[in-house]
Amino acid sequence: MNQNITKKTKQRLPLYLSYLKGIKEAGAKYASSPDIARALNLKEILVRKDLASVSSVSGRPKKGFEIDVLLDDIAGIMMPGDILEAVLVGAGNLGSALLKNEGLEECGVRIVAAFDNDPGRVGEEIGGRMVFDAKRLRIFCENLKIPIGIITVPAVHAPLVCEELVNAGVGAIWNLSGVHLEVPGDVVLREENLGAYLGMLAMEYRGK
Amino acid sequence: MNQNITKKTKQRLPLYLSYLKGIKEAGAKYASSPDIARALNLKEILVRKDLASVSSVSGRPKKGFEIDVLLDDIAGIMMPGDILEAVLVGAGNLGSALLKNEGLEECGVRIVAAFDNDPGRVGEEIGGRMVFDAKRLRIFCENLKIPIGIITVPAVHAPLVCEELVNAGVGAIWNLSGVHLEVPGDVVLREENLGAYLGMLAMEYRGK
DNA sequence: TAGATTGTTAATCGATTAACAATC
DNA sequence: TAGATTGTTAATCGATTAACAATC
Repeated sequence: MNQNITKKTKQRLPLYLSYLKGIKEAGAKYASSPDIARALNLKEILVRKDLASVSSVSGRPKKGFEIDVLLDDIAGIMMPGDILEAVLVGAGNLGSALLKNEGLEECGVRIVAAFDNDPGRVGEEIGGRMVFDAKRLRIFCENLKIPIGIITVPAVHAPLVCEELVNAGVGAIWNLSGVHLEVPGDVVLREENLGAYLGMLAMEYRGK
Repeated sequence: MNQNITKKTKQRLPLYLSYLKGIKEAGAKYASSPDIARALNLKEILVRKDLASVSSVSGRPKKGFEIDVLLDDIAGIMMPGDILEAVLVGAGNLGSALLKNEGLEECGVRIVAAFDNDPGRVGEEIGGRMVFDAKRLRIFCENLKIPIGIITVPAVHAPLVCEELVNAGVGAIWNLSGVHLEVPGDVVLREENLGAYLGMLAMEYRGK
């Protein structure tokens, strides 16, 4: 049934994943579209469509989908095989939160080292990863051919860090500094502006 | 020009706001759709449409929109006067990062207090806000009629905190715990799954 | 003027929803 | 069988993109 999984469907995958894991732990074997829809506040037909595009196996009328298979299919789409290595720059509160967040690895990325320019932080271990002097960032990335850089430094420092990462050959950058960065066309950039996200929630609330 | 501002447009407003404030500080007077689009990674025509529906004044061909006017218009739509008050639950690394992030207030939301169940944190002051005992969360929200709750506790505790917030009458919840939450239909919920976002970046990188 | 940017109308695209026959 | 749930095809809806004349 697989094929053309839309972006929106992909975005709902984590929802399905966490729900399915939950009810599996509770002992369930099958999940039907109406069940899932009810639990997740989605329309039944939407879930049906999503599952049809995601599942490798047809659902069974009257019962629904086998949870184990569905979980495998979803996980397979969310992370294809190998894990990508990443460095994190900026071991402050936000950086530390990510280093300690075990959920990240489930998505196919592993942070292998952190960097900071604060001597007080260098040498520390956070979430099992060492914090190195930011001066060594470039050499480190070059030598280990790190593909992903995560920027959690304060806004003022972000552009410089970004440049450093690009020069070190990193191919994808996740920018959480809240400031907009520019990168060469061949570098993938994803920016999260947490303030803006909170603002969006507020807008939605006000619109009700 | 103002009329039907679509939901999606409204959701992008915080993006525009933060960008415009940034370049205003840098001394800019006008902003054009192509400029904004480039900086925010949006299509130029999309921005043009958004601004046309948002701006009270026509843009000037060749120059663009006067930033001050645009900021006023956007702010006017985003916050009809008041700032929404929020409580933050979970004063760990992620929570602390938000409390210290001054960018949040620009989006029409003010965090007025933090809560935590760790006695070591209770009584501390982070980013100018007090950390209260989580036991007092409900009373606090009820008394002050707090409209927004921010969840930055570990995944395991999130559902309970969510329930508590809903019971306390909070109308909108920003969930950064990484676990999916369920709320009554009249409560607005926005969930950021940072792991999933990083995963999306990885997917995009892999696809290149 | 020439060129960049605007606003508007129409076309396209993608996602959601509806309808319905097929299946266990 | 009767009823619930499936997969698929078509209709609807909303948002984005394209095209282009108007403007400074």
